[in-house]
Amino acid sequence: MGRRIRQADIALKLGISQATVSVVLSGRAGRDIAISPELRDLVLFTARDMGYHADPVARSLAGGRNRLLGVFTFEPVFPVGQRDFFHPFLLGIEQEAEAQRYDLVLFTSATDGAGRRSIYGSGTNRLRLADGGLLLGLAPDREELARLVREQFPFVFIGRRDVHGAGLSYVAADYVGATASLVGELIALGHENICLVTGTADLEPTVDRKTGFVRAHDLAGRTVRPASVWEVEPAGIGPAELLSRRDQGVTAYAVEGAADGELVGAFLAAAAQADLAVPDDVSLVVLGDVDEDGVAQRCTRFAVQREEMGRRAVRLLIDKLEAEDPSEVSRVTVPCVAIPGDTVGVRRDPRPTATPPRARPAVRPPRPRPGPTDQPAKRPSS
Amino acid sequence: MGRRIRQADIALKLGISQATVSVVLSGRAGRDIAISPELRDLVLFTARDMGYHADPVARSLAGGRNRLLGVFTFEPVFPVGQRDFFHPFLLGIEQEAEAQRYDLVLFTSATDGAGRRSIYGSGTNRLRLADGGLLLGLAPDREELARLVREQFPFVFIGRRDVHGAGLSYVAADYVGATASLVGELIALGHENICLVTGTADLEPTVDRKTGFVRAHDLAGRTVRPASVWEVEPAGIGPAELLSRRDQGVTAYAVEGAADGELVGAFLAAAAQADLAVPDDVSLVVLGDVDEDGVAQRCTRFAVQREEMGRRAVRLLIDKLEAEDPSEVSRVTVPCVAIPGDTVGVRRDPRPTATPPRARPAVRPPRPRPGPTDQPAKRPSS
DNA sequence: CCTCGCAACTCATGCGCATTAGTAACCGGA
DNA sequence: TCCGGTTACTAATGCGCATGAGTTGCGAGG
Repeated sequence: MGRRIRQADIALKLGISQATVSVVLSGRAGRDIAISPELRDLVLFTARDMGYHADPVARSLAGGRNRLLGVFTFEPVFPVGQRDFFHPFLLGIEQEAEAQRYDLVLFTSATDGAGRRSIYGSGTNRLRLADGGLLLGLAPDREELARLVREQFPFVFIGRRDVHGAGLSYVAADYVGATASLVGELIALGHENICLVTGTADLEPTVDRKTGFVRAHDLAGRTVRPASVWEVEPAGIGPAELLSRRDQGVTAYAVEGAADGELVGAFLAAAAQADLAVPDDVSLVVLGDVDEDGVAQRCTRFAVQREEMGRRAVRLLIDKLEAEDPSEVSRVTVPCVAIPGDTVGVRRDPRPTATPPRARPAVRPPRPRPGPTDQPAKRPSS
Repeated sequence: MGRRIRQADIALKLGISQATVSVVLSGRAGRDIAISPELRDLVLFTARDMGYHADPVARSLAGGRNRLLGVFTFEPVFPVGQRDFFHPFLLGIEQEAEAQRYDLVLFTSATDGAGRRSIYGSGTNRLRLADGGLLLGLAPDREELARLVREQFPFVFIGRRDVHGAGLSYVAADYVGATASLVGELIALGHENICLVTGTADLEPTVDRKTGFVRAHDLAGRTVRPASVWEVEPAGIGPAELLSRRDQGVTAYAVEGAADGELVGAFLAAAAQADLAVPDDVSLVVLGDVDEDGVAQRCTRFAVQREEMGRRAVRLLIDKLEAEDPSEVSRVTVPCVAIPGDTVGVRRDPRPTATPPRARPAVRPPRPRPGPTDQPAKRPSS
């Protein structure tokens, strides 16, 4: 009594071999391997009768599948706290997993010292407990990703991430296309001198925005001057900088947006201080997502379809698991959706510096937030 | 190329046996089994050098440990919506797990048809992927729990749950003591006819409140009349019922409280309609927890220390894992904390029915909620 | 009557690790 | 010289399952 029941127990009871039990229980009976329907049913019945439940560990080790997808986040999400940036991804993942009748396994790890989470942290790759993995989070150790690929572990990264020399499968938002589209709109409205404001990190999302920025100009037969790209920390955006750019002819800005809208907040604050009205004096498009109650509510912008990305990632992973060659690289790009706002207008030449300030209300940061300098570290944009 | 590295690979490279590698890597070298320090260091170095990482699956199958605790919730937690009832438990669990340098694995399962989640749902007990399990949630299939016990899987349930014939380990809130204490307060204030209002379900938390109610009376040398226990659905609490009880001499109520305060809300609404002021006409204690912005803000009540319970559960489980006999039953009771309110007063005899309504403000439900009839299904009280 | 072919199963092996019962080598004491 | 006792390591086995290569029995075709 007390021990759990194995296939061997069933086999013994029926006087057949463990292999037969395995074949029947894994549903290969009749199709792949011939088993008489009577025996098949008998085994099935006996298994149920004896209360058999497969051991997922043994199944994994023997190369079988458990219909289990591992989810690993490089950012803290466990236990899934308040709705944060990653929450919609998880929602989408769960939806699709449930639809596909896969179960999920969410991993936590004690952050390894400096608050970073690592897959291999504790000496073992726990992801292997699942059939495949879904990874997300901002700045994972790329070496870990590369190693996962090398070890042929089937996984999909959510968010574009290129790892040198490793064919990484991912689901990414189309930042390039969305940026090109918004910037194209500005160009169509007559803006000739547009400034791209991005963070200073060299992550893919930022690179993508630059690429889209250039593409929009290419399409319009323009060229981008180096001065048009402003890589800056939020604290570096002040009224003086904006006025100086105004004097150099800048009539529109495309500002990188992330979950917290740091850059956007800083920009709006600076514009208000410089008494530059949006969109009358400068037009503004925000390249990316914004928190629901965030700073850039009224901005013309685009949103990342996070739930959809989660769903697509699950499908991609399952396809991979069911493919002959799970090491094949697969990538999906999910379009962003445009969100209309009221921060874009036709180009209007700058007023001379001397003109007295008008009272026409500009878009301002909703609440007087703490200065940009107080802001915490960067937030993800996927 | 590309294959992951096994102990055998290290052994081969060093010209030693896999067993030696295993012994060294599991830290038994020198202590349990003699290995020369030089070889030990060499193995350690080579393992790191070759990028060895243990396979948790193989380790489990061979009976080893992975420092992994499984968490399974019978209610939907993944992804957790807004901060819900179970969130604090998870927080506590995570804290303690991190402190003990254990990792967590959170399982989701596609709800099996009727929205119920089940451990054995998908034909395999996925919990086995971890070294042990923490289970929580309202109304699990008791048979599943019993089976887990039978199969000697080490786990701890959070919340008291007795399963017939199975020695279940759990961490529970002391509903009995907390109830006895609050009701004892009422008695001390002169109340002689106190009514216990509970839900109709026969779950342990409800039973515990009844027990505590009786105990308080015992301690005071009183006996509880059957009429003093009112098992009722929220919809069944109306002004007429309260007035009738008032006429029978009831001067105080002890109402079972759960996360959503359904019963409490219904009671307060009915009291307001019946023009019974709290605490002037009737005293009220709430037996249990209340949502932060819930209905019973000002009520005299007690709270369950959910985070603490989570922490204790982790410790209990780890103890169990490290014990010789993991099948030993272990139980912990965590006291509740009293929360003062303004709904309790000394006994005052009821006014005659004919007295005109006064304007003295009673405690009322903060917002005019939808009638109790519209409320969704019951919510957990652990 | 002797194959051939197919249906119905079984044998044997391995997944990567932990563990128990060894064995071989060496050393000191009598 | 022989022996008991260490020290340092290895052989072998099993965990529970999946899987590919058999093996057996039997009816049909030549």
